[in-house]
Amino acid sequence: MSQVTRRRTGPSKGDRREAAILDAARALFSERPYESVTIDDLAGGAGISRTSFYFYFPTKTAVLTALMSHVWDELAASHVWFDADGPAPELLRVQLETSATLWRANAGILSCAATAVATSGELRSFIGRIKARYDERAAEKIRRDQDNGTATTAIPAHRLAEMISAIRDARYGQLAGASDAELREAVGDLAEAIDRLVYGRA
Amino acid sequence: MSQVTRRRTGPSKGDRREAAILDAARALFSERPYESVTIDDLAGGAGISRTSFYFYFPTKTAVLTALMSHVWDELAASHVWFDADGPAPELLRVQLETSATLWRANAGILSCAATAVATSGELRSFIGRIKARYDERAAEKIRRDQDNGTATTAIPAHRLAEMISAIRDARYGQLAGASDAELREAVGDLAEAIDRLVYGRA
DNA sequence: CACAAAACTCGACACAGCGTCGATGATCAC
DNA sequence: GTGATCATCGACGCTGTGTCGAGTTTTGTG
Repeated sequence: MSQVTRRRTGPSKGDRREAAILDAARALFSERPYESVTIDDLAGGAGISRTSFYFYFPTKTAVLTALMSHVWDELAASHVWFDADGPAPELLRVQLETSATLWRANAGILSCAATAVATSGELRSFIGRIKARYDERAAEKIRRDQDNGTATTAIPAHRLAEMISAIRDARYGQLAGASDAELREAVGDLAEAIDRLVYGRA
Repeated sequence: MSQVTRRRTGPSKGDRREAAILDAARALFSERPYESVTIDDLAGGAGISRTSFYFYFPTKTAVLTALMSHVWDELAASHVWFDADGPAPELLRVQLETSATLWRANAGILSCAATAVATSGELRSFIGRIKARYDERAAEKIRRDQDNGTATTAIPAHRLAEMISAIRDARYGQLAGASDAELREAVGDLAEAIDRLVYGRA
């Protein structure tokens, strides 16, 4: 009990500022297009001057990268279908539904990231790694099912995984502000497309 | 014969300058990332000062839009499959092959355009219209085949058309500097994917 | 071929956003 | 309380964009 009375240090001022910048970024990137948000806006939103921003982050994209990394962690937890064998339609639906919900909740950040990869090599390689890891997990699942004979496709597993990613990105990219019904519709379309691509006609 | 000796006026100086800007742009956009090309580069490449550039085009993206419009005209001529009924695998292959070749030949411009839509509303809406028209043609073909019973998909035709576009963009986006073999591979993968999505297992 | 209108050119200017530097103020550890 | 580290900010310089207006060149027409 010797330490009980001692006030815990808690997060330092700097930590709180950094969090404030991230909060401001989350808000701004959610409601405005990426390029229209300046470093000045970010700093202002966190209650510091533009120059002070540089004490915490080297660039605007570094902030976005931090945000993306958090979103990705959440997303990565939803990949239950990848661990199953065969079509596993219920698990596929679950995976698609949770990821779609996450996508919708973070639509602003994700679309800013899609924009910013064009300009920032740092973010591009970060997202490249994320996607590669995702595609690799999907490809492994497909390869497994090709081996056990459930998957009927002649397309190489990694190409097919890329295709599925492309469809998902395109469809989920329209999810900003979508209703639950629209979300379920997107999930249904995606589930059918994946089933057809990997396992052939139902 | 009265006019024979009279020198034809030909394109005015301004027309030639405009063409020179477009030529310079084609070259620069083909070998450098979009944002790294400045208006100064474009003007310099056409042999005029930066300010004179503005006499011909209001923005950098206006030049890219002009370039894209030309590429699109070529691309639009390759859509033979859309006019056929049923799977028509040979026509599908022809369409995919010509469009893949065109894509590879204009890879620089197309990837610059993909970059620039993020920043330019003008280009975004131009490309939006282009894509919408393409998707509409694809959707009509799918709808026709749903009506005549060859297409088995339950996915709404326009959604399916969007998916096909997404796959095509993703796959052809890797085609810069690809060999003929790689190109054929891409076409094969795409053909199978489309066949599976629309008509079910072969 | 003269000459006015139009087509075209460019230097000077103003501006937005980024990034650096160094001087200064706040905080913490002992 | 004091030295070291943490944090803040104003001043500065840079790059790229876009406008203005004063010039020059080209072109059609009499």
